[in-house]
Amino acid sequence: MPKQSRQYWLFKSEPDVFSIDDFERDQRTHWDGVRNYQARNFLRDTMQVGDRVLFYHSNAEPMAIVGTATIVKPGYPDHTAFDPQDPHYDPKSNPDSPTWYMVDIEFVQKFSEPLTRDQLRNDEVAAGMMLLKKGSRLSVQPVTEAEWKAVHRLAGVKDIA
DNA sequence: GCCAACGTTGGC
DNA sequence: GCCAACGTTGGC
Repeated sequence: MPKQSRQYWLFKSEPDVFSIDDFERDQRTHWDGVRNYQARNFLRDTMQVGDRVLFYHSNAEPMAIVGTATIVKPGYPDHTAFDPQDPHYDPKSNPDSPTWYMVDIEFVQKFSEPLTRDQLRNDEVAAGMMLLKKGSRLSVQPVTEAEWKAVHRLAGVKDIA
C-alpha cells in the first residue's frame, strides 16, 4: 500500500476561547467540541497523523490565519459530548456509539504577523480558499497544497515540518 | 449589533 | 418527506 499523501486543513478557533498563544503555551491540544457532521466526518475518517493545519482566529480582531499545527493523533471519540456539565454535551452521543470525534494537534509555529482575510483575498491562489467563500461555516475545512504554500508565502514564513 | 447563510428540529 | 421555525455561526 502506498502511503497516502499528506493533506492540509484549516481549523477555526475563537481566540477568546482558545488562541494561538494558548496553543503555543500548551503545545498540544484535543480539538474537541466540533458538532457538525461534515466536519465530524473529516475528523473521524479523513485526517491522518502528519496532516498539516492552518490555525485561524474567527470572531476576532483581526480575523486571520495566525499559525500552523500538525495532526498527531487521528480521530477518536470526543468525550466532552458525554459530560452533562460540558457546554458541548450531546445526549445523542455515548461511549458505546459516539457521535462526535476529535483529533489531537501539536503546535508548529505562530506567524510573526497575522495573515488577514484582506491579504488572502488579494492573492490569486489564496483567494480561492473555502474560508473566504460566503456562508462557509465549516469550522474544520480542507485546504489545497497550493493554498497551503500561498499562505506561507504571504506570511513570509518557511513551511517547517 | 446586525443579519445572511446554514444546519437542525419537529409538526404535519 | 416536506418545510417552517428556530438556533448558531461568523463576517461585516
